[in-house]
Amino acid sequence: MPSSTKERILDSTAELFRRQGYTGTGMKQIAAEARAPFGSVYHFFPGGKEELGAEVIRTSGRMYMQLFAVIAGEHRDAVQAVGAFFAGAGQTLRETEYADACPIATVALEVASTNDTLREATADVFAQWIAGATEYFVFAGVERARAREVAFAMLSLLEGAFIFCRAMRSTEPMELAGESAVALVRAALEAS
Amino acid sequence: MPSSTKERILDSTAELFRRQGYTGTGMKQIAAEARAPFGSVYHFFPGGKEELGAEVIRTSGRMYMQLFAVIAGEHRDAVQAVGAFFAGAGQTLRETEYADACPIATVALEVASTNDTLREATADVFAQWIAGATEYFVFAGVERARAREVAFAMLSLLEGAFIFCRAMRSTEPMELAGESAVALVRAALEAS
DNA sequence: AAGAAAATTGATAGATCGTTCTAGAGAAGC
DNA sequence: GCTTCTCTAGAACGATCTATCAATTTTCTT
Repeated sequence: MPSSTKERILDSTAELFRRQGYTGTGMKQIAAEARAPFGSVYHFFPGGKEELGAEVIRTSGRMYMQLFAVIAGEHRDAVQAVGAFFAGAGQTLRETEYADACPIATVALEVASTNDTLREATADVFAQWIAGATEYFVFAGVERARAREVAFAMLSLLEGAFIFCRAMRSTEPMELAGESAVALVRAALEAS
Repeated sequence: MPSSTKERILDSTAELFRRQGYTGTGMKQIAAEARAPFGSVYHFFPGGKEELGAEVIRTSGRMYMQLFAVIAGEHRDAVQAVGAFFAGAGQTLRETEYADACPIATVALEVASTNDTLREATADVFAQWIAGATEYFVFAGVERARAREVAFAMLSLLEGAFIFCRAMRSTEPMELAGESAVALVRAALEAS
């Protein structure tokens, strides 16, 4: 599996975006990190940094949704799945020195008021996450409107906890957010 | 009240950080926005961008905590106060075209893995927010450990909802997060 | 009023940014 | 063999970045 140059560029960019954000990451640094010739970056992404950024956002978003799907498939009920999802997020944070959190949150905040193309890319990803999580809770037996509320709550808790964990270098926020998320899911299931 | 040059620099920097983040904001732009001579920026902040950033983070953090205190003082019980806090956040987002959200979240994510001085500044601010909110819920009658959990949940919901609202250009995430926060506070109060 | 000290200022420096461009290497098709 | 296309490679460009510093203005002291 000799990972193609384009794949290496996408992977490296995704990692650099997570750690340094969009404006904090340079094209030269991307080429160096991916061990790719500088010219190749513009060969594969003629649209430059913006095109590369948009593709990284969308592919990262897809991968993260698959991660939730995998964890959901490993657990019988929604309460356990959500608990495991937060526990996994906390563990990943610890293992990566609080670098690997949400793949696109930093970029999303950076570009929200400065670059409409990239803002739309992040909005599309988020909309898909919400839709996917909503369907999951509907399938688990929660009424649709309530399921959407729980989906937003779960993902908001997750994103917010990422911010606190990375800043404070502690997984306590993620653990407590996980408990709150579990409580909300349980209440929603009992209401139906 | 002829707002001093230093104050204007701090205010303008805070606003630019909210909209563009730390790396996305230049010293030249700060001077221009504050209508301050460029040299004055380095006169008042000899430590350069890092010193200016640290001071902006700490003053913005203080101001945002005061905002919560004001809203808390305007409402009798905690449930109503939390509801009003989220409603106010949503209204501000709409009024500012989704620019004025958390004053330091963008910077916090940007610097978490790249600048330990600024990371510590954001961590200090967050710790004070959590401590303040915890005391508030304790005073409202929630058992201490539970109060800390609710404080983390409320602020995580808020921060996460900010991300979604800004990206999706909608206040729906904030409204739903507010409902979830209210539900969590109500449950905590009933448990005691 | 005069001179010293402090505060303020914008031009400038050196590095790095995203991007463009030309040139060459290697494989596939005719 | 020759052409064509994809990919590699890095030099060069103008703009912009953070930071410095000598010059100027303002304030204070005598």
